[in-house]
Amino acid sequence: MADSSPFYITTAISYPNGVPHIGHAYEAIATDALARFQRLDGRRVYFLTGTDEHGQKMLQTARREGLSTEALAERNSARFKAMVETLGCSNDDFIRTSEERHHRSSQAIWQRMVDAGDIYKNTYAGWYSVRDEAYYTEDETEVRADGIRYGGQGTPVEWVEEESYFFRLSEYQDRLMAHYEANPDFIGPNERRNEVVSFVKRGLKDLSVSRTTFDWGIPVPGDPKHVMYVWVDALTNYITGVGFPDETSPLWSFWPADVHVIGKDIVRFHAVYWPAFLMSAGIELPKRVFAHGFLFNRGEKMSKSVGNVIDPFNLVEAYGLDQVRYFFLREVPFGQDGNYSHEAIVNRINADLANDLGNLAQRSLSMIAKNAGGVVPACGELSDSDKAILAQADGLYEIARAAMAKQDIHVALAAIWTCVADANRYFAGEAPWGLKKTDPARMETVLYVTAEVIRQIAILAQPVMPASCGKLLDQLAVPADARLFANLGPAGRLTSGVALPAPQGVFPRYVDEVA
RNA sequence: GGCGGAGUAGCUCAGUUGGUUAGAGCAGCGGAAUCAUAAUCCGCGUGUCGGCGGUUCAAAUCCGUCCUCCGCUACCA
Repeated sequence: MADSSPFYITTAISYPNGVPHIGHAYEAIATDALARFQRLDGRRVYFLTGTDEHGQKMLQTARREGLSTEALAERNSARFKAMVETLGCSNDDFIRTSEERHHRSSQAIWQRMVDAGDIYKNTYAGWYSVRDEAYYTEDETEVRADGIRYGGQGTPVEWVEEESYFFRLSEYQDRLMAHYEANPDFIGPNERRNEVVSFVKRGLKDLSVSRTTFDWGIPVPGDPKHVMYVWVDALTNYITGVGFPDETSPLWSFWPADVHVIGKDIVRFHAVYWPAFLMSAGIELPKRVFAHGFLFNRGEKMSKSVGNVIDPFNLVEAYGLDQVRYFFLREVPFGQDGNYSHEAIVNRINADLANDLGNLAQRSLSMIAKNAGGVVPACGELSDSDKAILAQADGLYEIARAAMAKQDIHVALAAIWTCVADANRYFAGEAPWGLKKTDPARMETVLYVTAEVIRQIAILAQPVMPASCGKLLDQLAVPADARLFANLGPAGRLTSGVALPAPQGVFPRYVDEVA
């Protein structure tokens, strides 16, 4: 039953031509929760995140700021790394595409694609959008009233005519389709899969994969006038991170990745180009690509001009790390777009964390402290209601596990919080405070059962709220080595008589400062 | 234009092999209780299940059509 096989999970690497925003934070938090879950479940986990530092946009931003590209990359990458740390992410590595190891890896995969006969040189002429890092055909563009030509995404394009290497993407249409067919879970959620399939079905054109107009990138092997198209280089980070091209590296056992967590805007790169590159290079394909949605501030897309850009550092500062992590993962169905607002965050913090879970812990633990000698209470014979709530808690693991395997983080949390609510109902129904005088043994049993349910909830919620759940488990005197999922269920029941520390609130209410 | 998703209580959403009075959470109102972070528990919803039409003994759930929103994609110019 215990599965200790490797589990490799990645975020997309962030493009550091600006500072981190809530979207980056969201992806990092969600991926971290998925990684932690598997770790607690006994898997050997490798979790990679990082920054994607090449490309023309970086060059332009650097010029505008009067910095070298290296200096800009250095400065901003550090911000992303700091964000990941601030968010409590458990990533095993933080990769930067400007690193030497990554240059080596990218050149190696390039060479493999050359050897496979999938790279050829030609002249490219077309409309190029720097902002989108994409070419458009003439009819995909339009000249607007301002006299500027815009591409399909509404960004300015310029005419580019250059020698370029091409990747024979057109040769991969059938193999990609066959792969989607044979691996229905390759792309999630389903809507995204449909989009990719219908895109590929329409036919694929060869992809321009090098540039000669600037040099901030990875040189093409044997033709250093060219640097690789930034996406070739960026996608390759996923294998660089586990040792490629050294396939004897111990890390290489993590490949293929179990899941690439990405935003829905870059599905095509991950679900079409990336697998095609890998097929060409003779490397196994990742098992799954999962695209999350976008976050909106009160229903509005964040933008600098609207002035509603939220800094992840400020968010953590204002509400607390675990609170922020819980909010985003519980409030937004993972894979769909979501909304956030001060009111929504406060509501979740107070309703779910302070009132439901925090108070459940506090009310039961303080009764234990005052009426059960401050040790794990004795557990007498179990009543039907005791058995029911214990069974519910014991069943949580399978539910959460099934949900997390599909990245349905919100489903796992919903199940756990249903149990929290039922535990409160159980506690109120059994009214241990009333048993204090009439039947102290029964009171102890009720307190024991409640504490045991909290133990399991705290263990299961660790991936989302590592620090807070750790504190909760401290309060239950659960040893550090007994906090794995293997300790869930009857096997790990609390031991009566174990001394408990004085109860202390773990989830404070959030109270607005009175204006 | 094509394809896909969505449109269900004030808010966020669940709910399709069609079948008892359409559900949950949050918010709101009333009550109970007092172990607890004024937290908890119980009770309270006359919702055209986007509109119209159809199939059926029976439709939120199937079919047709229309409207709105979102995504992917194409084309015209």
